[in-house]
Amino acid sequence: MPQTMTSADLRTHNQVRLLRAVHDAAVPLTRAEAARVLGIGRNTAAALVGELEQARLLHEVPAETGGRGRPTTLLVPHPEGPLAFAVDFREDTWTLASVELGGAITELEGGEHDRTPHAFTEIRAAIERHATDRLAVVGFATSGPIRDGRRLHISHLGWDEVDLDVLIGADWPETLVDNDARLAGLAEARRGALRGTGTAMHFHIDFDIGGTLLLRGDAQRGAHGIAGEFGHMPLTGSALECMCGVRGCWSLDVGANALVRRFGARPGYVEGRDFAREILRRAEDGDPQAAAALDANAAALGKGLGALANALDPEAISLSGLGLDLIRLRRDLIESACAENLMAFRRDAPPQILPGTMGDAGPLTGAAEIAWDALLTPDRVKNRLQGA
Amino acid sequence: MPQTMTSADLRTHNQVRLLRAVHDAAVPLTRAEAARVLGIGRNTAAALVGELEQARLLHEVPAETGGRGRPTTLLVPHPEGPLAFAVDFREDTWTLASVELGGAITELEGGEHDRTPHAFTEIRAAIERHATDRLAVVGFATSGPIRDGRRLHISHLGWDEVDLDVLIGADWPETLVDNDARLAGLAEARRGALRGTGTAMHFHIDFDIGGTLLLRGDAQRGAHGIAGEFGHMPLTGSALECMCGVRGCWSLDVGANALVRRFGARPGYVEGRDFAREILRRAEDGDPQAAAALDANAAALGKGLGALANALDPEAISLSGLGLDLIRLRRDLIESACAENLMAFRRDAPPQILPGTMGDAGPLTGAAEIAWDALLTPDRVKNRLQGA
DNA sequence: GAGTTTTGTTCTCGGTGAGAACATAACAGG
DNA sequence: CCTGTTATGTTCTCACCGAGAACAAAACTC
Repeated sequence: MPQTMTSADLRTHNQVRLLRAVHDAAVPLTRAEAARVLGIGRNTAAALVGELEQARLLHEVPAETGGRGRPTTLLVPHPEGPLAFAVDFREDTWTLASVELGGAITELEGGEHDRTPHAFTEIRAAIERHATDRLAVVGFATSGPIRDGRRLHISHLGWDEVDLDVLIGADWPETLVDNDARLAGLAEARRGALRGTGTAMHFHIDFDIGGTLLLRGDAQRGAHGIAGEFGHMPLTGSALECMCGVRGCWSLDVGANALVRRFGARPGYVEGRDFAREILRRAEDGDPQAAAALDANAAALGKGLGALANALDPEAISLSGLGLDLIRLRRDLIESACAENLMAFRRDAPPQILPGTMGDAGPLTGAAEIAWDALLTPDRVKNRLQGA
Repeated sequence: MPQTMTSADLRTHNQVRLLRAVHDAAVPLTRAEAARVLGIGRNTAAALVGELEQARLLHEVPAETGGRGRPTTLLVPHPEGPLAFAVDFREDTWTLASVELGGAITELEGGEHDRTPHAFTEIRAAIERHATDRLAVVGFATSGPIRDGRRLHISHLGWDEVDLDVLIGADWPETLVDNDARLAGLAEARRGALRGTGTAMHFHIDFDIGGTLLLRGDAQRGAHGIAGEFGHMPLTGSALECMCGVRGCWSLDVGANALVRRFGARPGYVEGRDFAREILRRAEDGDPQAAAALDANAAALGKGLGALANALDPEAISLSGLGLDLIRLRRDLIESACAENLMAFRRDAPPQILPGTMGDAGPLTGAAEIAWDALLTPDRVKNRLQGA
């Protein structure tokens, strides 16, 4: 049975709600606003905030006075409060950032890596360089799925079920790992195009398609943490065999590989990605062969989205990576292909197809979110309050 | 912001947890067990139960003494407590039942109907006949999707977006409606094969395939309440056009229609269903043509399940309707087709494919669950406590 | 029949948020 | 410049809640 509730837990519960409101707010909240939002009295709000200030979780600064009424204070992250670090580990680069309550990101360091697990040692060293006693949790975005929270698979790097318990050993700070596509979706749901949605989906289109189902702002992980491989459903009737071991995957018709294959080139790493960008450029310039490849790509994307909408009924779908280009260049085609594959009775309310607004920062932002999710729990907050 | 919490709400919160524990328990709980399960003291449990007894929500009866220790009491539904009615509205029959806290079902009445919306009037009359002041909420299972909680679409009956606000007017008791496939899945998750799962799926296979994604025992509804049309994803590469208006739906290869089509017959209502059963019988008797049709059906089922498992990573998948027969007759074929379409790296942990255990009672049981979900909310319970 | 075990009951206590009353600091208008 | 208005902060009382300890009660065991 979850969530035991004693009258003391109540305080913590409301303090977590308060911190969550501050963290999620688009603009800083005043203390009075926070009280209204939470539905608590001004007196209670004062007490809650007071304790949180003691615990160095919140800081009050005078709010510039806007209209009538006694001036109030703005609730901001405490200057000595806990920080989350976020890591975006890509196929050949990494980025380390520090993120405070509310989501403000400060990039700390980044670099290239040698595409071996040694990269984790480098990152660990970078974390060490920047860590202070304020560092509380690290969120880590990888470019491959993680099974059972432990086995990392990055096919483009040839990493086959690498053991994360080895790469991220006991000497690391507490670290939460998830894959980039899911975290990018989480970022859109929390701070981007999908903000406020109940049921939504996000897809990151690169060599293939990864994504996530987002319910009430939470990314779904599945039983083994490897939900989201939508690109490996046979949604477009391809007859090709996929690297994943299945025939006919959606990803064979959408993404960089699909664009490149159209030109008879063998889909490869890096060059493949650059070539795909080149094809998009040529299509923009009117090259008919490139345009045809782009059309096919967009149509296959829309077709798959329609199929998924039938099954999961999202109110909105956001895209990142090549998806941004596809929306920019072929929105109509995507939408018409989507509509064509929607069950007829739902065509008058198709899912919105939105460009993601997080840009390249999606995985990093999502990593920060899971780190802060871990900090904004009753247990953590209670411990921190007692420690003060 | 949800769930305001005052110290008075705390009492209600814990009482709801207590009622939920009683409702969800497989066997009746004693008061002492309930205290342990909820993590509260015996004194608190006594107080909570006492008030709930006053409110006629729980009743205490002496527990037969099992071992040492002072005898305790069993927590059972109050004999004058609220009841949920559950309706299973099928294509040509309906069933009305009464369901008490804990889920015990008493069938009240049933009958055939004329396949027009007039059926709702009949059902309304039956509810009227059996209603007492104990009736609190009606849960209603339909055989078609409901859009935006209001527009009911049952293609086999030719009902095209019938307005539920008209069929279930203000003179009805509070009524919650959802479709049968989703409710059958909910029933499996709460009281059947999927009990205790975190991520699971259920599919009901009849003429086509409807289903639901179940997360922590809750069925997902989507943005417009029409999630679950997994049968209308192009998972098996069919080239046929589907009644839904899309080409290539999974349902064209799995279910009664698919079986019948194999024999050159035109998929129709009733006869089609009977014919499908006949084909299964013949396949069991060794008819090679029937066996081939069954094989194709099972393989297509497995293929789709594999694709969905890639995307959603369920730990278990339960089936009802024809799915039960398919598991019984061709489990190996389903599982091998599923494995073949699982990404290679996840083949060592395929989703369990389970026969649903609710039998025909799935939709009715699920309807009872949504009705009781509505009753076991803080607001309801608080009102009831204050009323007493 | 005495000891053990489990649960029920009673009482006190610290903690929690609500609510009312009052204080305070800005602005607006004459 | 002064007064009234408005929104917020502050203080105090109060009802309520669950924890915990101490004790009572009812079964079983040996």
